[in-house]
Formats: sequence, structure tokens, C-alpha cells
Amino acid sequence: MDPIICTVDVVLLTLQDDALKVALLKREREPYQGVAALPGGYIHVESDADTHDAAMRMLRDKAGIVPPYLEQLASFSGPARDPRGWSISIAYYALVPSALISQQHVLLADVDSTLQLPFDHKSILDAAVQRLRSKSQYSSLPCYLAGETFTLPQLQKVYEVLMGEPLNKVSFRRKMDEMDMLEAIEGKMMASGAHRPAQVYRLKAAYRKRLQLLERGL
Amino acid sequence: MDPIICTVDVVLLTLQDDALKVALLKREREPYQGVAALPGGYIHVESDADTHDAAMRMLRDKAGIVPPYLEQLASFSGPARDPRGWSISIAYYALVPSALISQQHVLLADVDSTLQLPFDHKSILDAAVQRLRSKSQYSSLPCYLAGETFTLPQLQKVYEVLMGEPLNKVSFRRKMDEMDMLEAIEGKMMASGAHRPAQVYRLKAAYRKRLQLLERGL
DNA sequence: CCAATAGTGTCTCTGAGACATTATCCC
DNA sequence: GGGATAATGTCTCAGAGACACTATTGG
Repeated sequence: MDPIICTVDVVLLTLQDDALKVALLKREREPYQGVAALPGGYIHVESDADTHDAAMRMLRDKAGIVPPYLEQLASFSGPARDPRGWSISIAYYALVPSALISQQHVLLADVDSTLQLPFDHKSILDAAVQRLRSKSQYSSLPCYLAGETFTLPQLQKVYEVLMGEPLNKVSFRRKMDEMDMLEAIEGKMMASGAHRPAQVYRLKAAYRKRLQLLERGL
Repeated sequence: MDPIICTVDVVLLTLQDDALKVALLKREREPYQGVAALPGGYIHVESDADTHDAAMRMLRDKAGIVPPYLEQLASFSGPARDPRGWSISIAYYALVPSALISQQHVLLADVDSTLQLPFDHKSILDAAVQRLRSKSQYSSLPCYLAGETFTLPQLQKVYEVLMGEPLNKVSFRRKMDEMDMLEAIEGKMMASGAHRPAQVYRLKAAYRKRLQLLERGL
């Protein structure tokens, strides 16, 4: 029985200029050497505790990033997706604030542009974006794109970019309040022009490693 | 590099006696020969088009079932989950009306009982049940457990078993109406005692292979 | 006619959005 | 003070649940 090629690929997503971007790396080896692709590679049986661990390793080694959020997306398989033979890729997606990304290492591309990617990486990317947008509707997932501290108007903008539509300010604040996962940083305000500064918030410690779900969507 | 053991496992779920059950098979080979486990096996590189195809093959060959619904759940990996070595299992879950299951072939166990299962099959089962219950809140997924035709009271009961709580009859019917995916079978009623018989419905053709999602949960 | 369940009409209350008002900054 | 955005109060309308009532069967 031919061995199956087992790899892990990571869709690293961030927000830049009010748009959702994916981090791509030029491939160091064949196949598709030099082509921009999702960070990925072989599983290391000797050192990886599981595929999640392998995904963390790839982000650390190839992009220098320890993501605040990393979740398994799905696996992609078949004889044709990799020219080397029958393969399985366990795909993950990671969310990071853009401040964590050094653009020396990676290339950021708009997820909605008509990207050409090798293998079935376009399908993987599309699945990741769909998952993120879907979960954004009823969870605190977008907070991982917003950085450690943020104002409510900034967070609302993050949600709006992900959902692709403007949100009602009063309702948005009611929902954030209902989720009860943010804490105001006493006395810390953020000014951005000739107007009232906004209160700065952060995730409560209990929610920094865990999603908060909403009953009825955002 | 040691090859990675690649398998597919399927969580086959059905309703019986108003309870959610999982289909188990006695394992034919080592490891855990003779122990009840999730249907599963090696991927066949020569004949399987992908892991979904492999899952279908296992249900067909081992349980004689062609499921109306089969979805990838997640993959499970690591050095310890299989005594043979570092392994990956791509897990799927399938929904079938209990009428399709011949109990000669399989064993049905209550998913909420404290089952002992080999490998990490208990984790896989738990993940499948959680996914099913979660999706039941806002989709037509439970219809695949109800059989080809059913009455609204029957379908409501299916939803109630999955959600673990009684539902409001008026709201439930409003939602089913709003989803617009059922069609009454003209003149066909189902009587079940000394009372008014219920209208029999089926899924509209367009929804037999595709889920219908709700904006605001059921 | 009675018991039992199917199916529907309608009231109420919660909650989301729209709108308006106040607060607080820089110029 | 004026302009801009932050933050909050409040009105309205839609939708979900509660309740009640009608419909239709077997006994």
C-alpha cells in the first residue's frame, strides 16, 4: 500500500486597512517552488504531539508567530490535490492582530481577490473565510483579530468588516454587554481626532483562551 | 520518516425509542479485536477518491447502509490514540432513519450512556453528538433522522430529543413554514390512535441533499 | 359524547433597530 | 462655540412563546 502524504496547512488571517487578509509564503521547495502558498508542511512524527501542535510549529518556524487563536478547519484529501500522490492535508486557521505579523516574512493578500494558489489552497482558504464569517455572527471570535486592547468602535468595525455590513451601534453594544466578556481599562481612553475619546477595553482573562457564544446571533 | 497510519472512522447516528443512538461494530481484527467500536478502517489509496468516499465505502461494506447525510466532523491525531503508532483518523458523522439499520449487523448504544470505546472513539462520538445538537438548533439537519415521510408532531419530537427540551408547537410550525422546505403529501394522513390524524410531509426535492439554515435559531 | 391529539388564531412580552440626545474631545 | 465622534436613553415594530380554541379521529 502506497503511503499517504500527510501535511498540515494553515490559513493565517488578519485585518489590515479594514480588509481581511491571508498570509502567504513563497514555497521553498518543489512542488510549486517559489509560488506563494499557505504555510504548511509535513507532520513530524518524532516531535509533533498532534496536528494542532504541527500547525503551531509551522506558524512559529515559518512566520515567527504564536497565534492567539488556532482552530482545526477540516481535512482535504484525494489523489489529485498534490502532484506527489494521494495526500491528506489537515487544515487549520489562525487569527492574529496585524501588529503580530512582520511583513518581511509573509505576503498579505486580500481574501476576496481572485487569488491563484497552488494545490487546493484556494478551496482551503475559502472554507476558512466562510467558517470565520459564520462564527463571527454569534461569537466573540473577531476579538482575536482586534489585538489585546481596543475601543468599542474599533471592535464594531472589526465585526462589520467580517460580516460585510454595517451594524447598529446600540444593538452591538447591548450584545457586547450581554456577553459580559469585556472589561474597561479604568481611565484609559483612546483619542483619534477632534472629538470625544473612546474607552479602551480588553477581554476578561477568562475569555482570552475561550470563545463566548451568543444565543441569538449578533 | 515513519509512515502515518491514516484511517477513517464514522459516527453513525440514529433515533430509536426517542433517544439518540450510535451504531457500533465488533472489530474484526487487532487491535481491540472483538471490541465494539465505531465503524472505520484504512483509506484505500487505489480505490477511494477521497476520505468522504472512504467513509461511504465503510458504511456500505460494514453496515450495509447508504446514508442520506454524511459530513466530515474533524480529524484526530497523535502518537498515543492507536497502539500501532502515530495515527490520523478523519472522522465523519452520518445520520440515518432507524428503519435503514439492520440490527443484525450493528449494535445500537445510547450516546448519553457511559460507553467504553477503544482508541479515542469516545471523544469522536462526543464531538459528533455535540456537532449534531448544535446544528439542530438552526438547521434542517434533524430531518435526516426522521425518514422519508413524517408528520409535523413526529418531526417536532425529533427536534425535541436532539435539543433535550420541549418546543413550543406554534413557534416550531412557524419555523418549519418559514424554512419552506416541506411539502404536504396531498390526502395522506397518519392516524395513531383515537384522535385526529396528522398530515404527512416530506422534504421538497431541493432540500433532500442540502441543509436549510435559519437566521435566528429554531 | 368523551378523550386525545392535530392544527390554528391571537395576545403579550422580549428584544433588535431607529432615532434622538447628551458627553467630551480638538480646533 | 463648532464640529466630530463616543456613549446612552427611548420609541417602535417584529418575532417568539403562551394560551385558547377549533378540528377530527376512535371508542
